[in-house]
Amino acid sequence: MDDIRDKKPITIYDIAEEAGVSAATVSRVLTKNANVREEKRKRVQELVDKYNFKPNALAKGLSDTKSKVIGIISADVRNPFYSAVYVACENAARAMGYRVLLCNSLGEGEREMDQLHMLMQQRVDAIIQLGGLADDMETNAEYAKEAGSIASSVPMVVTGKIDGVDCYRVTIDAVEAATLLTEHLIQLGHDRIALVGGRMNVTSTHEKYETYRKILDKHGIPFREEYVVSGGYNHETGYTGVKKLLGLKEIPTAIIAINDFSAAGVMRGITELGFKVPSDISVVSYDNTYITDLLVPKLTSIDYDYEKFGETLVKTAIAALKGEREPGLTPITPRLVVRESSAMKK
Amino acid sequence: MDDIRDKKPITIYDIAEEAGVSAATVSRVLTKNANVREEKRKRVQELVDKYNFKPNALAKGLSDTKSKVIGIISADVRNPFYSAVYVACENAARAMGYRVLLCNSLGEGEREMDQLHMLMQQRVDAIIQLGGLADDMETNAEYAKEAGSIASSVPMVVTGKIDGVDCYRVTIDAVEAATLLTEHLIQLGHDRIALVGGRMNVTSTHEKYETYRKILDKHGIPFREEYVVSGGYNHETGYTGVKKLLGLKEIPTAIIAINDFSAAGVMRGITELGFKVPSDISVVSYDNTYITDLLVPKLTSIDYDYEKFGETLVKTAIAALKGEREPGLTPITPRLVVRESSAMKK
DNA sequence: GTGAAAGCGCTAACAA
DNA sequence: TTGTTAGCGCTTTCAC
Repeated sequence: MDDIRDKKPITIYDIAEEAGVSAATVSRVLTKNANVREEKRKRVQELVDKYNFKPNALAKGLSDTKSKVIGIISADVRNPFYSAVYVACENAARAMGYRVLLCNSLGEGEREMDQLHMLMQQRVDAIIQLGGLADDMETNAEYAKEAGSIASSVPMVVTGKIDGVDCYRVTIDAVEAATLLTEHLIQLGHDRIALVGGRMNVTSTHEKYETYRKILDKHGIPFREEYVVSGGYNHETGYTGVKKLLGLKEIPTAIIAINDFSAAGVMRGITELGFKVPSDISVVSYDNTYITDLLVPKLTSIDYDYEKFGETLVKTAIAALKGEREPGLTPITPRLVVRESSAMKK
Repeated sequence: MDDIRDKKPITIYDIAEEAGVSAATVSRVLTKNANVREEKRKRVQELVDKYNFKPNALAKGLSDTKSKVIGIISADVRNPFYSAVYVACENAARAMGYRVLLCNSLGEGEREMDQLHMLMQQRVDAIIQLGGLADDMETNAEYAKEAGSIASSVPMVVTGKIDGVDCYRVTIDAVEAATLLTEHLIQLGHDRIALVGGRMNVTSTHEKYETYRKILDKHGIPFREEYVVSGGYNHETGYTGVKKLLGLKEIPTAIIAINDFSAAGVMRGITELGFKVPSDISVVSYDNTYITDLLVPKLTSIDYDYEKFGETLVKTAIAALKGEREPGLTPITPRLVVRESSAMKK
């Protein structure tokens, strides 16, 4: 077809010249926020279409100091929880005329701060941070300092919290989530309920554990230290965790996994040891990713309405950058989705 | 901490003034491509560190017409295949001093072209397209036109092909992949091998099917029309597909699913109908995503070395934008990972 | 080695 | 309504 590269892109001046108007006029028809005589407008528009002209977003951003890009830092999009939130954000942003620049911190704090800087450098209009350092119970001091300084020049929306920094927070109601799951199992007659996975220094995990204790208490069910096996958030965690639980003299009849991944590990462990889900042991978890559908039996899990979650994040970011909203907390309400992995205690 | 927003970012001029040098000099120490008297260099560097100064990437991009951003269009990062490739790309890009702008086309051709334009508008230095329209056997004419015009001004790397456009291609060797799987099963003694999932108008799928026939042929195994159930690429596809297969008078003893998702559906179907994997029926698939580990039994699958895949994509893009490489095909060699879901025919 | 000045492509304030 | 002009923040000749 064409020969390779280097056809340098057409500019607003080229259009202006050919249309016999000034660059400003072209800009006016492009941005639509000023009146232009219909005749000229039409002439310009035709050239724009003819050349399929796309104004240079860098120049535009430089000029009006708005990039129309929202930076997103996610812990890891390979995790279906984050990818679901991310795609929802992208969709919402797109609908509101924004683009999205994604970075994955992959669990490295240093990298995360690095990326905050890169996003600043790219002059994103706002930053949304999914998980990562803002998930910690006690905010890393260095991070708090960085984030504080960044949040003072560009709105920052996090799914967790940053101690000492008054930023925008869109956070899943972990207490409600844990309540739903624990009550669900208790209503099914379970009173030997175990917890698998998650790190206690992560706020949401901690809240889930606390809530679990509280709910047990409320129902007069004794809390057993040995029924709590923390760890990570992956398949392996669930697998090793359940092996430990099933080695107890009195094994649990229901297990709450910290997410769908660890639930998969839990289910594998149960199967390997010759038990059945849910007839012998019920398994439930948080996040309601597509993994719930892949497992046999299908997994009962906690959903967050990802579309809405993403939309809330983006709307908060955009309202913030327009100065229309004060920093503060917007909760995301979870919902229980019952599938095949939880059943009445025999 | 600070009060909200609007602390307008520090510029190269602020640094210059405070250091008592010209902006040009600051630029020189920042870019390192000119000599500056050590004394001044040090003075400037100190200010840069003190203020944690980050040069405006938009201005830089405008000025030298290089954004150092690579645009990536993926079909859907929620699919673990794409997210794995994406993250690998991001890592590789980062290592080479580039950032990455992600878009998801979510299977909509129109949206995909839209995103091509947005990326142009953002003046990305190159575009990597994962899946999507470039996967089709017969390139959509409108897309070919768009892509051709875009590829003439910015290097475009695709994982498929675009008829009539001589672009950069980094493509999985589907023939080899299908060969590995089919031979694997035949070596395990299977001769009733079925295929589930995938659309025939997708190049890689088509190649896999063709190769399957060829390999059967080579081993003198008759091809049976009824053993091929095409469809989509998800869990449902596998589930409905296997139900059909297991309704045949002579059921297959091995099934090749088009990806891990559909394999999950296949395995569910097999389980529900009272058969066992792999003792009754072997199941294998393509992509080797983490899903292979979640299923019971763990899935035998085809891996692509995602790190290398991503790196190849990015290196190709960067070599291309530097004019160091001609358009052409770079194959990605697949590898068989045997797990628990495939076994000798009884 | 270093500063002045032009330019990257666009927007917006100001005149006309 | 429209053109002129002055930036936005950085890089890069071009002189000195």
